[in-house]
Amino acid sequence: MKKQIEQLVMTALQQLAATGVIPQDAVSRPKIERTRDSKHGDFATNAAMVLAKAARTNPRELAQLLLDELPSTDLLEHCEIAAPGFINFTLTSTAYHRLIPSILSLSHRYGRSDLGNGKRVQVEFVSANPTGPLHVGHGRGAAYGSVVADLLKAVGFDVHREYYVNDAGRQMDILATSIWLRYLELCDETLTFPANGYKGDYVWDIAATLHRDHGEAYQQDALSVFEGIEEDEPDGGDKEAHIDGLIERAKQLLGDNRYRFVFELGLNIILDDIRDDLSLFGVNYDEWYSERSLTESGAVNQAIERLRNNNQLYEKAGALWFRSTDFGDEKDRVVVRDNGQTTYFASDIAYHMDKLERGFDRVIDVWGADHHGYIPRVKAALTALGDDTSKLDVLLVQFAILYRGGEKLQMSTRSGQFVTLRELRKEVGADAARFFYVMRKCEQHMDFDLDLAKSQSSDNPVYYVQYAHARICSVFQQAAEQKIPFENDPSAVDYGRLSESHEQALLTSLAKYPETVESSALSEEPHQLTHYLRELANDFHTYYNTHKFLVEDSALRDARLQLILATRQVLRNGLNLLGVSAPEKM
RNA sequence: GCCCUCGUAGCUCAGCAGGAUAGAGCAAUCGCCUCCUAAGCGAUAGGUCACAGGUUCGACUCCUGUCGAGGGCACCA
Repeated sequence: MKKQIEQLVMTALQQLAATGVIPQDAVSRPKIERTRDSKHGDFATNAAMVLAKAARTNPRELAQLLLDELPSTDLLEHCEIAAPGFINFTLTSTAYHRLIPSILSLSHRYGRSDLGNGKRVQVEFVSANPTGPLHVGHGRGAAYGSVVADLLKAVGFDVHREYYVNDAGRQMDILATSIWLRYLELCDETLTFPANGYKGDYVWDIAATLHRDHGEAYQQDALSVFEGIEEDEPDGGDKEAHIDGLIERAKQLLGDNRYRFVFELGLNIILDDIRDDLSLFGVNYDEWYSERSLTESGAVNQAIERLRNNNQLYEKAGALWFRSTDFGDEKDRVVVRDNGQTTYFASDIAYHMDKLERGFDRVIDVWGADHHGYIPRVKAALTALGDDTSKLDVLLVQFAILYRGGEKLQMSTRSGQFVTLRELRKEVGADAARFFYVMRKCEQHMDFDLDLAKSQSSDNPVYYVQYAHARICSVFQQAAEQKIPFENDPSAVDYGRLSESHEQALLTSLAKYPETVESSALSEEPHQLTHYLRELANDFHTYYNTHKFLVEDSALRDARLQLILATRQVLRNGLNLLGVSAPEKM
């Protein structure tokens, strides 16, 4: 509907430009807004106010000229000029009545568009290190990323979802070593577990698997493992050096093959768990991209060579540095360490280079807010390589701060003290968790009150919206049970019977759906959709409480039933975009 | 110290590229089920949009500064 008004105003503007009232270059897509107050009609535009200066006239006069050029249409009941120069448009009731059969025939396609024109967009999200199960902090990125991807797809983009698997690097070595040490304990070795090791129960589980399947084949004397290793932190040593020493010792005592086996075992078990977890959360990927594959394919070295050829690298203190300060970063960054290992940053350069080379028109990274310092250096690298950084958008998701019993919870994968996404899902359900996560702007710090989310009370708006859907289903259930007939063809119904203000309110909300989806998608703000659905559900509940649908008057009954069928369709479409189910019964 | 994000009702948050009297939900008070699911609806009350300047026809929205909250500033990933 908004689109249609926009077209009309655009035509009028072009007319004005053609007759020289306003300069040709002042013509642009007019801003059409929903009015806040129904006294001002359905839509309003400030076009006359914006263009008054260029036209060397006052806004009200220009508004009148614009109205004179407006093409005739049966959409508009009337148009009027208000206060400082707004033009208010009031739609005809037939414009609204046409909406119902239109929604019902479009069905699940209502709200979708081809705005994106099939442009290829990659959305990378979650990408948590496979060193432990996902926790509730990752949940927000998962819900947000997948909904953004769905929204973009709904408005016509060709979306590719990707998870970047950090399957190389020191953190993974720490995990492998942690598993091995727990395994040694299962072999009845006595040892003090390193302060910096992964202490979660899942490490015991993986160790137990190793022990069950391979007996003592990986056993070593604990004394020989710890002999000569630097002291751990509480004992006056350095915990980082301690764990690094243990990693080296593990590699040395187990040998390449056996070490690799433990490493892979941990990686695969955890990655499977993450995959399973996300899939049960309704989050699926087109691709799981391995960091290690970048090293193995030579892509990392290639990226470094490209930087070297562009004269962006220099050596200092045995390490190879990238001049990121030349491109706005705070300081230069190491790409190859003095021990010859490439850094995580080097992989990331290669990864982003690869993303752009794969031909995406747009690349979206959804990162935790703690990575924000990382953006300038990635963009710096891409600029240095001569790539187009405007194709890259980084969306930062703030952490969810967890509360339980009014108290803040601290989380750390390392210490094993965390609430997993799996636990959250089991306690509050995937529907509530997803809706809850996506209800807030991503850059907004979020308080996630576990007790509240678990309470399953009406505080949680997901139930409110789902309930509206279930209620509509129930009405048709009743109609069937009581054998109440109704017209099945939406275009054969007289919508002139819908004269109640509640019905008009509902129709207006239904008309807003495509605008909401478009706006949510283009601004990457799923919360707009959750707020919309809440309002739509509210319109329905109000209507439900005031008027009966299964009335004696069959023409009125038909009109009302088609209206709530259309409402059900929109509720379904919206919930579906959020990855939340639309139950028929509650 | 520098850099991000945020600061709107008692609490949790909206406010759509600045636009017409600041909006919801919880919580509070008061009403509504012989009637399609009360996981619902209605009503009342509650705000100097952190503070101070600036930009203009007009600022919660843009700019600057101050104060406050969270996060980030590794040869970690």
